[in-house]
Amino acid sequence: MGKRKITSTNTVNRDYLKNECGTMYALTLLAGRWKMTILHKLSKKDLRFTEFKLCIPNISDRMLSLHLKEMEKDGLIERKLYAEVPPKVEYKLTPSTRKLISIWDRMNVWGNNHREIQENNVQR
Amino acid sequence: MGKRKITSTNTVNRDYLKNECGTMYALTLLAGRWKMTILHKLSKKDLRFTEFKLCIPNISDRMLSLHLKEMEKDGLIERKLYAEVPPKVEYKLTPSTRKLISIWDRMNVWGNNHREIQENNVQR
DNA sequence: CCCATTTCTAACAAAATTGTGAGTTGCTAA
DNA sequence: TTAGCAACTCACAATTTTGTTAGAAATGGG
Repeated sequence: MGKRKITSTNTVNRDYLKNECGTMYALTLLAGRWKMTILHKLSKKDLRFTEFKLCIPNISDRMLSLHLKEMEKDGLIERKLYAEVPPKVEYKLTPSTRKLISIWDRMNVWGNNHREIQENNVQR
Repeated sequence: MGKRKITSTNTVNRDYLKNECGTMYALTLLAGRWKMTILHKLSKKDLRFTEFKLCIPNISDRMLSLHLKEMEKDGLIERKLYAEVPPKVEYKLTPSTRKLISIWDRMNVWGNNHREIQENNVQR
């Protein structure tokens, strides 16, 4: 997400839903093409900007940068800058975000299961 | 989502991610402004088209219709048409979707917790 | 015949997200 | 002095999602 027009019906609706309940709030933070992937990679290991680009082949500089910035603002990840040249920046999960992982495990099981059901239905 | 240009980088990336893991697949199905709300309402009670419009005040006919159609295709809900005039249609969750609800409970707890952390940070 | 009801659809417009390609900064090693 | 690296940023374009307004179809009641 870039800039939003805060008076648009679209944004008004989004904000309304975001405040409705915790689930919607969470999903709002996680929406964004590469955010889940970024978090997934970070759950294995802290990563630098260029490392992300290597392990997420199709992501562009711009999207990576945008997403990282938003996720930092949203308290999902932390940014650590080392005083080196050339610059070194490392990203890591926040403690709160680590707690999401066990939930994802269940979501993963559900997703794979549902996908199988869907594929069987389509074949008929 | 309406029609997609299947050759666009955007769609190629999306499809790639959708096949990556169950979590991403699940989130792809649930993305869409009102989908979670629709499912949440259905978790309480089966609903007709006009009933949705009453309990989700800001939703437009078009978005409701689009979402319902996609969710049916995705196996998230079922559509039951009664042979009456004027027409009567009832929507309900599929058994698979019901299993999501306990996961949402945890997501809800996480979301509310995370929101609190965030609000405290902003106040500093 | 005219109207009301219910479940949508169609055409169009606005806004948001995602992608592309090039450029920036600051230092250091050759 | 030129090149190179790491981590971005910028302007612009393409694509996708969301919203608005006006209907359509089928049928029973008055």
